[in-house]
Amino acid sequence: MVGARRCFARNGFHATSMQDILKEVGLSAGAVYRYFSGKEELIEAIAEEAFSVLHDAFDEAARQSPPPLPDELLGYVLRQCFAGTGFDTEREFGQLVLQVWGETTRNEVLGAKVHAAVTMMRAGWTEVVKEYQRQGIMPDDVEPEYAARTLMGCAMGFIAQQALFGDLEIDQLQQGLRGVMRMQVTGAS
Amino acid sequence: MVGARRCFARNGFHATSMQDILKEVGLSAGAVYRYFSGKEELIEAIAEEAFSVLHDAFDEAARQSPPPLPDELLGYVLRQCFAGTGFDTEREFGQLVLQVWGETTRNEVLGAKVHAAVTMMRAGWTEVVKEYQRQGIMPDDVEPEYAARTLMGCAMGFIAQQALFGDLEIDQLQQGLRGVMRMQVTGAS
DNA sequence: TTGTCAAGAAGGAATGTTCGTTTTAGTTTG
DNA sequence: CAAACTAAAACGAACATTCCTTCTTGACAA
Repeated sequence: MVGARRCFARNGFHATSMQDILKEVGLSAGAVYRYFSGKEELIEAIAEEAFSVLHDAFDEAARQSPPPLPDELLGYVLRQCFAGTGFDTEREFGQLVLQVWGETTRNEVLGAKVHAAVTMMRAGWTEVVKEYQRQGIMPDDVEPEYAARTLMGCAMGFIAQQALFGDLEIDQLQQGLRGVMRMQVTGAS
Repeated sequence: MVGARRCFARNGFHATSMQDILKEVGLSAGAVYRYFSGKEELIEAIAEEAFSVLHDAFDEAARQSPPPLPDELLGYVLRQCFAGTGFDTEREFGQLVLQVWGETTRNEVLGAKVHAAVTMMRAGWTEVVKEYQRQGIMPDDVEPEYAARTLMGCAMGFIAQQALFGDLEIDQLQQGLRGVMRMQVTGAS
């Protein structure tokens, strides 16, 4: 399973052959097909595992009370993701997530699950933003859901950058985000 | 070419067969192979086209003087991307970009190009942040490159969300980002 | 202790299919 | 006439999957 993950992260779901995986995990075809009915099932299993790491991290972060400021919140999410479950590197996790997002277009079953999960995640983060507003930290004229999507997008963008380069530290995102949060803009732009 | 793009966006590079493309574009094998030596070349051509839309948008946005505030900057980038070159929908563009990012791991040639391009883009955006600091809009104790990466990540995250759901408006990101920019935080968190 | 046996696990060659690509000969189009 | 294209067949390679064999294990009886 961990070997299949490595293969998929490296080469993508559909450019990875079963033989690639068999070689990586050092098993024969018969052994693998005892546990998975086929490649599609293996893909779904690994995609759902990776996505649930994402899901749990976002959900758990939003449940903190009182909610930490955005920089802490994103730092928490990302650290949780990468600490998740035994990925070799942070980059590998990002690469796999990228594959999962791509697969979402193709696989309707996976797509429905991701859609439902993200809707839930978004609701949690929207509540966080509302709490910011209650505390007077975030201006009231901002639609909470939009701010929530923006913050989630920020985290997603970090994961994408991590996948592409692997040379990005969470502290750097936090510092950058703090900079944006503390900008001296009065009205809007 | 536009047909191949549609196929790749829908099913990914490697789950799309040549036959799929031939059917979509209504050409025979002989016609396509007159212009592309093979599938790999077709993939690279379309990947580079999609990525160059991204690249041009980011670069052009950073060259504006004086630089607009982040919300305007990101709005400009994303509108430029989606207006780019004849994609059917904004979502289709996002899906293709996701595929390109995923392919970057696999294809070293493409990976090197993307890496070089992003390094350039990052430099331009870092200059924008330095200009913010010169104008006293952005606090000085923030490493400009980190803030640049954060903003770029925010745009990348929007594209990813667009690919996954297609139900996101650029104005919403802008409003959300404005909210983050105007948060009432004094020190840090 | 030793031998037996059943069942689960893994091996690995074989299978049929699909894929990317090439080739051929004929057809349209400017 | 020439360039571009079609249609269809054919190719080997690569692929996912199957099927039968072999190995391992643990319970149990002699």
